[in-house]
Amino acid sequence: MSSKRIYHQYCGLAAALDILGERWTLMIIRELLVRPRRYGELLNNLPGIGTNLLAERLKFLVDEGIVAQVEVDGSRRQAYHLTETGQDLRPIVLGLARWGLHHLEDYSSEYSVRASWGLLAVEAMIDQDRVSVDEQYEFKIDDETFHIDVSDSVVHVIAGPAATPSVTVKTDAVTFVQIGAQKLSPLAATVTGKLSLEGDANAVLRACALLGLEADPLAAAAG
Amino acid sequence: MSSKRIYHQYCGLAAALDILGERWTLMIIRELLVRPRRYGELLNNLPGIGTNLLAERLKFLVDEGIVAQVEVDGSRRQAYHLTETGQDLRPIVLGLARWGLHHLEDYSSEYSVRASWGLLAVEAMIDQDRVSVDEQYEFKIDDETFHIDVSDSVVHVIAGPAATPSVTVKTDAVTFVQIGAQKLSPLAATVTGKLSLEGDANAVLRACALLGLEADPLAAAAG
DNA sequence: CTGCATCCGCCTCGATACTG
DNA sequence: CAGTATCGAGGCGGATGCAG
Repeated sequence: MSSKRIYHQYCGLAAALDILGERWTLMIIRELLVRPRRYGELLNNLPGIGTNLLAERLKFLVDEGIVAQVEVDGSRRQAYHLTETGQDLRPIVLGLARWGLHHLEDYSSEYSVRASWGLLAVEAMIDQDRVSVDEQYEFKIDDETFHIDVSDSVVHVIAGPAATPSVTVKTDAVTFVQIGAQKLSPLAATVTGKLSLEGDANAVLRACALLGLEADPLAAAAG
Repeated sequence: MSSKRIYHQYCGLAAALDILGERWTLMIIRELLVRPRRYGELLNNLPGIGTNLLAERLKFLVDEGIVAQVEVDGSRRQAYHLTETGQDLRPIVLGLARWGLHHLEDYSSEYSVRASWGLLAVEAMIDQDRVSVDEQYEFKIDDETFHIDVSDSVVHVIAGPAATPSVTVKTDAVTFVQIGAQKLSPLAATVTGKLSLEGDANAVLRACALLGLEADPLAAAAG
């Protein structure tokens, strides 16, 4: 009956995978790391998942104390969000995403892409050891706007526009992920008109360095 | 046909899970993070895996460049070991193991345990920000011996005995994991004879602090 | 005996239909 | 919009077979 498939090993990794290891589970958590989501949003951002599976996974994650439901501002609509325990998974999911970026194949139309994944891609790419001056870099990826804030040598990725951005990056989601996966250089994307960079040239170089990208001088000059 | 179940998303996490997300895959990698393993060792340390699945997973991981086969010293016996790309997964697997340790249930006999998992548990528990003096702590868990080496404020976990250990810990695998999961305090394990601590009392306290354990004065006094 | 391959029953998964 | 119910397809687990 309720014989869920678990590993039966007294080991931290086995315990983690007993909770997170099934198909779609970490993808759901990825979605909730960006922001709280409604059921329909999750369905839309996870093409291929069965509606029953999504409901079952959410119920399980709520039982495990990783996800909770909240009322959305007065209406009776509900949304799912990560508890503190769930937020603890952020560095793990970002680590997996960074590792996986290097294994992405060339883009083809059979892939689906969402702009909001760019936010997590940026977080995954950031090299905390390469912080230089305090400033902000704004990203407009399709309809999503967010920014990197460097203050007192601490880096944060924050939803919404920046107050005083040194650089503003504008592109589409596919181009952005291709750059993150090193399939496309910022220079190549700029000259083909897929990417626009506005702001101080040196700030562009610092942003590239922070994200581990080729600090291409020509890409900066194009801004 | 060869329609492997993948996510079809242009995203780093999806790419990572397309490779690592299937059942048993990360458990195999955990085994290879401890040391290179022969096929039979893997079968023995992964109770419940089908022999066909293990063979299939290994073949896939070799194709992906994460695992490679090596000749074991002259004999024609082969062993599997992680490539550099595979070793890059160490912080991720350790992060999952650390997260999962907090979700372990009480031990029961239906769990299997292996002493070698203690080595990874130690690595997962280490808090790099709590390094104090340079010294070595030796662990003898069942038939496995390894040690933590702190040199110039850098921590390494190394197989085999320590040259000059400040502390020697001796216990069984179940007790060790229970302590790591905070189900059992070092003190309680010591007074019941499950754990023996030899060495300088203050070094024991430093070792506990490094591993994020209650620095229990009585446990140190019992050494 | 080790290192796999083959076969088969079962359970998870994915798609569609259906309900409040 | 937010799920629940149902059912075919395929991944998984265990037993068995077989070659070096």
